Amino acid sequence: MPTEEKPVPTLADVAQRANVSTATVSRCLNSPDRVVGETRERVLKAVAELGYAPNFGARALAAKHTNTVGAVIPTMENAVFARGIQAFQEELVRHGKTLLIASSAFQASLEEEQVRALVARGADALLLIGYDRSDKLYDFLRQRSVPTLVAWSYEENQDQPAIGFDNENSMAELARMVIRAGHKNIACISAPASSNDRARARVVGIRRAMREAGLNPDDLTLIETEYGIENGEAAFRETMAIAPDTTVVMGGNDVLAIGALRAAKEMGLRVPEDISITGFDDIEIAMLAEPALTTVHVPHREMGRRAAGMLIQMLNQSDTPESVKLPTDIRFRRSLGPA
Amino acid sequence: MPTEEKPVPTLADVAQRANVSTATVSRCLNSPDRVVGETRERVLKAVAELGYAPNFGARALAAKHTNTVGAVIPTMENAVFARGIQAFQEELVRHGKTLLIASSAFQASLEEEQVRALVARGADALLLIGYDRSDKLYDFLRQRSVPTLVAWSYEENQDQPAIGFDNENSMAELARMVIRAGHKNIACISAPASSNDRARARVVGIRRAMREAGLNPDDLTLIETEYGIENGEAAFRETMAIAPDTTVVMGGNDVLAIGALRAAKEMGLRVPEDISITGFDDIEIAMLAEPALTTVHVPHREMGRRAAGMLIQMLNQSDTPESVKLPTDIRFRRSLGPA
DNA sequence: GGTGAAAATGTAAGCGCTTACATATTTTCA
DNA sequence: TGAAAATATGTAAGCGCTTACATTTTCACC
Repeated sequence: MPTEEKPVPTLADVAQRANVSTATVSRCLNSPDRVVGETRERVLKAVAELGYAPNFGARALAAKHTNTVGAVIPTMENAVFARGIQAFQEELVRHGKTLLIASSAFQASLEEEQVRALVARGADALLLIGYDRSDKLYDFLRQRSVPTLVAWSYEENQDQPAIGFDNENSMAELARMVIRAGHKNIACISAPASSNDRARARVVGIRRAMREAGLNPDDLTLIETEYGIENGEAAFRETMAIAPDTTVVMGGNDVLAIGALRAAKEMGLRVPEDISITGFDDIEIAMLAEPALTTVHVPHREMGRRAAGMLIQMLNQSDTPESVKLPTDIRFRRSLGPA
Repeated sequence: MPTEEKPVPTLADVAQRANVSTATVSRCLNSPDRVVGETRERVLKAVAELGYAPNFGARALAAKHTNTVGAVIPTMENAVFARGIQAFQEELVRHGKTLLIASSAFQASLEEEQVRALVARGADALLLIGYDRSDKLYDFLRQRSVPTLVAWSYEENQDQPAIGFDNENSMAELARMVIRAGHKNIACISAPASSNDRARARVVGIRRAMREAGLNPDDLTLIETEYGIENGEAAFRETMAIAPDTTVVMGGNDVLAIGALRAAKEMGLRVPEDISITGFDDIEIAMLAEPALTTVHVPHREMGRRAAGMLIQMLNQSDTPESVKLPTDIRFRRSLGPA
């Protein structure tokens, strides 16, 4: 709660100084073309001389919107989100909006809390990650009529507008490639699937590819663990303990895969000669790893940028845009070899 | 601008339903102990039944603060900032504040614009990176009495409160170690120094260590380039073209160093046998690189967390806290070898 | 039971802006 | 040249909340 030093000038001060009404000043600021050149200059001059800047609360109260967009993401420490959100924010400022941000640490209850907090803080619209959340929360958003866009996920037949990619198919595609390379004993290290539709879909994708290839999907060795390189390492060790015959470990994301890669090396396993490893996301470390990681490339920046555009459209036209499915592609690198 | 479906309930609606005055409802929400148990329950019941949530603009207007803190960082794609800001945000929510975020892409003019935008959006306080900015902007902040904290930098004799580390000394320390390893032909790939006091200080640190060791600081081969692995690669090639005798390349940050590392490998140079490389920041890829990168470890998370605490203190007590200098330490890894 | 202080609640005045509507001014065109 | 139309500006009513101050209720104590 800042303590005022000098009285901050108000609209009325500007009006008085420029010898016009407050309405004219307001118009000068919000729709300059509605006031004639000479007057406008006089007002703008007064604004500059006084160092006037509109009071946010007053403006929000009167105009019923804040020009602020909120986003709740699991964590910015995940490069995937950092990158997408960065692009999202850049596009937002281009349209005069600012970004209010909160993180859920992958916890549904925290996410709900944050969503409510952002709405209470006047977010005009919201970007949320994935579809998974309670109907109650969706109802709340609808009741407060806050346009909401789901990102990072795309599924047919969902009624939430979304921008994302097809996690299941992308992973199935990669799994097909893995199977084609001769692998039969497949393991997957996944992020916790509960309240994470992306993680879930990726596992489903692997299983589908297995079934298609005549393998038993139930034979998939599945370990769930939280995001983090160390967790990937531990999960890899566990995998090899449970299923020593494993010839390929598919990471649910690059970070987990990199962890697996490290653990493999520490255990004296050669990649890909002794064991293959794949990731998902194609963040920077995927290419930097030794050997470089075969992974699914996802256009995070583009998604962020376009998400901003869609949200702004929802705000302006207040119509629901078509969901968009962004293409992904597989980056084949050294970490995947023949069985 | 959301279009209302049903009229959103207001304080007055709650008051009427609970049969109390609006003042009482307001007190129930903001200082519950000022209203007696029975009344409070009645009010809270009405709040729940109506699904009432306070209007942000009205509250901000009347209370003269928004419980919102702003941060302007260069980019979230830099893991260093992503990590610090994540911790910053987490600590903020613990205190009931939300984070408004903007990015400057390392451009002073853009930063200024964003600072003004955040203030206009009602940020009660601001987190800014480094000291470098115009007096005009500092004046603006002072005039609007927005508490401002500088992060990622710490320098003696600055009057801005800050939390950060001593970039110059940390880098000097690393340079001493480099020199002790026998290196005399030193190159540095730095981020652009203009309007980046951290980059500048790091270079100064190297030069100081050189002087201390009887080397001519002017012999330092210095290349400036923007943040990015590719840029680090290009800069490394340039370095080796300009100064083929170079035995160690000190990166101004890990990302640039990793780029150098890649370029070295591509050029068939062995690290550290043919050339040594060091970084700064100790982000994840530093340890993952092959060979692992010798670098300066910086407690980004702690900085973010404590920055939030300091800002909140400034908001509450409206006193200026002592600046804090966080310790850094050197992580010696394989990328640095004898000359 | 009466008293005064403390506690609980109510009254109502803004906070600084936007905007519908009213009014004044300029432009257009027969 | 004058009336209608278009354009520019002014007036003033809120927007929904907080809070200083006023009023009422409670309660400890004699």
